[in-house]
Parts: sequence; C-alpha cells; structure tokens
Amino acid sequence: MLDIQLLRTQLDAVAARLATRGTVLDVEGFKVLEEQRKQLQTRTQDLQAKRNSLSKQIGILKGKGEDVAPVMAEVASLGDQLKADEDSLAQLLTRFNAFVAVIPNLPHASVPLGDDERGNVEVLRWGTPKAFDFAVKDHVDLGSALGGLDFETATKISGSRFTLMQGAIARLHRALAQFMLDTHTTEHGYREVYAPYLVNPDSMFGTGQLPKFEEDLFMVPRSDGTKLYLIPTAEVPVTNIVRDQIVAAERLPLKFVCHTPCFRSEAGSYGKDTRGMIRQHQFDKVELVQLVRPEQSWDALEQLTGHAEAILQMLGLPYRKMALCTGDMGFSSAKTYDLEVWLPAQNTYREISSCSNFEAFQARRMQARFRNDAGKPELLHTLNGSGLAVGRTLVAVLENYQNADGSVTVPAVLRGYMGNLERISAA
RNA sequence: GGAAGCGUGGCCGAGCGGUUUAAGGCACCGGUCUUGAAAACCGGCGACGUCGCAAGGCGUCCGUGAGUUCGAAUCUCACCGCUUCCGCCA
Repeated sequence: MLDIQLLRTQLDAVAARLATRGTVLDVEGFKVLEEQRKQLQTRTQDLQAKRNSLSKQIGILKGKGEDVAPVMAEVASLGDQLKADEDSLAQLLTRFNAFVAVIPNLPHASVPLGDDERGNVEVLRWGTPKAFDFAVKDHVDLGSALGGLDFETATKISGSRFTLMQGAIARLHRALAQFMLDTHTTEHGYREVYAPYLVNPDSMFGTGQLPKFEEDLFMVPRSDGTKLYLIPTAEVPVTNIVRDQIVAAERLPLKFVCHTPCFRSEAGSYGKDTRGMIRQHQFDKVELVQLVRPEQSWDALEQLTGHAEAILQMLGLPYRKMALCTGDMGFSSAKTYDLEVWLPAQNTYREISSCSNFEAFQARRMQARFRNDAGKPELLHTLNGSGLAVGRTLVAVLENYQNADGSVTVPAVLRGYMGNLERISAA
C-alpha cells in the first residue's frame, strides 16, 4: 500500500510515476473521495467530542446529586445525527481503503522505463552455454526416456499442469532443494523456516496477492464460511511472520529461507508453456525473505540477488540477470531483478528467480514495524527472491547436463545428496 | 468434538458502568550523584487517525464484530485465538 499522505500531498507526482508502469490512477476520483472523507470525518469527530464532554458532565453532576435531565436531553439530540455520520464515515473509509489497496507500488528511480518484458535491461551474463555436438533433447524427452518424468499419469491423477516424478529424477529434485537450503543457511546466513501452505486472507492481503489477484490463487472454502488460500509462494507465510509486530531493532535484519510447494491457478495463461514442467499448478521453490531497516533495503536487494546467483554458479548453469522495467514489474515491487537460466532445448534464457525490494509497501499493509533509534515504531522494508525455483532448476540441470546417449550427468555439488551418483541413465 | 478458564500498551499486570486522563512494575530515554559505570533517587515515556503554518487540539483503540446506555476495558450476544481436562487421531 502506498502512504496515504503521499497521495494527498503529491497526487500528480504519484500518478506520473504510476503511469510509467502502465497504471492509470483515477486522480479525480481520489480527490472526490478525499474531499468527502475530510468533511465527514471532521464533522463526526466534532460530534463525538461534544457527546463525550456532555456525558462527562452528567457523571460529574450525578456525583454532586444535581439534576441531569437538561444535559441528558441535549446529548440525546445529538444521537441520530452522530450515528448517521458514523455509519456513513465507516462506509466511506471502506471505499477509500478499497481504492488505495489496488494501487501498485511506485517504481524506484533506478528502474528502467518500459511497457513490457521487451523493456527489461540485461545487467550481467554469467557462464557460457555449452556447445553440444549432438541434437539436444528437452527435459520432457530426457525425463520420460529416463523413466522419471511422467506428465500423462499426473494428468490422469490431477489434470493438466501437474508433474509426476519418480526414481533418480525425483531424488535429483529433492537434492536440489536440500542443496539450496543448506547453502543459504550455512553460507548466506538465513534461518530455515517451515511454514503453513494454507494461509488466511489477511496474510494474502499483507503481501499484496489480495484483493487484486484472487483469480491467480487456489482457494479452499471452509465449513464455517471462512476461506484459506494455497500459497503461491513461501513469500506469503514467511513475510507475514512479522505482520502486526514491532520487531526489536537489534534483531534486524531478519533473513529467512523456506522450501515449500507453490500453487498457482495460472488463469489467463492458456496455451502458454503447455509442454513440460515450466509452468505448473504445483511446483517447489526455495524462497529467500529479508526484513530490514529502510536504509539497508537497497544493499539487501543486491545481496539477496547474489545469494540466488550463487546457486546457479555452483550448479554451473549459465544465466543472465535482468532488471525488470517499469511495465513488467509485479504489483508490490519497487524494483525487481529476474535471473534467467539458459535452456539449450529452447535456445534461450528462461526465468528461474525473481528478486524484489518492496520497500514499505508490504510492511504498510501488514503493519510490520521496528522501533527506530528515536524509539518510534517505523515500517520495515521487505524483500524476497527465489533461491531458486526448484522445478525449473531441475529442467535446467537435465537439459544442460545431458549427454549424447540420453543420460544426464549429476552436477558435482549435488552428488553428496545423491549417494555419490555421477550419472542418471535409463534403468 | 465436549467442559472449564483466559485474551488490557514493547513485555508483565491491576481495573469489572461515570474525576480512567488505563494503576503498578519491567524495559527504554533524560537528569542528579560518581573519575567512569552500577545502584539509588528525580523526571519522561502507548499506537493509529485527523485538524492545524505551528504550539497544540480532537477522535478511535483494552482479541474481533454486533448490541444495551447520555456514557462501556467494565454489561449482553456471536465469532476468533490461547491454556487446562476429557474424547478422537498421523
């Protein structure tokens, strides 16, 4: 959520910056709402003040044993107007909050301008794609020939966009997640977290998935009429650890790493990446989350992105780092780097990690604060990034480490997690 | 699922219809004392919103939401959560 004071005092500047990301702010609509709010709130509070002081008088008069009837009559006359005003103010504030809740974050000044993914800027490129002297297979052909990737059976069990893994490939998938968790906890200073996969609407609001993106989520209705949602990323439960909290300054920065499955309905992506496990309803991801003092968040973004890059480097997977442009960033983000891994079968780089600084946008929605040096509560800055998407990393390993005979070499750093297996071959 | 108890500021904890402006303590900040520190003593110290150039004023908040009342932390109802006991259970 944006700071409402900022909207009030610099409305045109906010609208201009939002326009760079393709968001049209209803400036006139806001002005009208704000004008009504101001008038109604002032009037309501005046009436409340009057009621309070008269009621207090009644208490004092009664204590002295004097007649309170005249004052009672006076305060009674306020009643109807006050109640009406309180009701309409509550309604107006609901509308006001709904208006603000769907405004995306402001892009940081360093974010390149652009309308869509074509405006993204390559920041760096690491590694050289291997030159194969045979016709490369994609992960679907490799995996099914190895007897470990089975999309048909997954479709029978659940439907499209699900994967069934078995044997050495399932183990490789697990090895990747373990390797990432171990690296981030032992080398990058993150604390391991196990978190719920189902969360309540307040948590989804806190990180910005609700109210605007409900169609991207799997919702689970409950018999008592409430709802839970399957997490689309561990960002949601982990960032919400600090919701409605004032964190002691000396505990900062908080750095968490969490491995979870992620569930996305992929509404609106019909026909996109239908082959293989690039775009699934369920996939595993190791997520990095940092909660930091505001003045540290931009350094933290560079570090966090570096932590995700380290995994790709240790796996020897060529990648490039993209600074997303204003038009391609997510709703809550002030700045995002995407890491794109080289996929030989697609002859291109594909997203495998997304690292963002949200500044105070999520913290304001969550009321996540710390006590600053002046002793006052101040909003935290929140960041997160994939470190990495496990399913896509599996795809990248299969394709980049394939051999002419259809076997796949196990990257050296994973062998300890694979019983020292060096190569996955058809059984 | 059944029964009982409990949800109060950063933390602990009192208050159970009107001088509550939420006691007291801890923590924290400032001061006195001290070579310095600790202790002791003195003082300060909630959040959010809103009006105002400012000084400051006003409003809301005692798990959440409705209600009773001129007035609710306090009374009523519903819900949520926690604790304990019983039942069931990986």
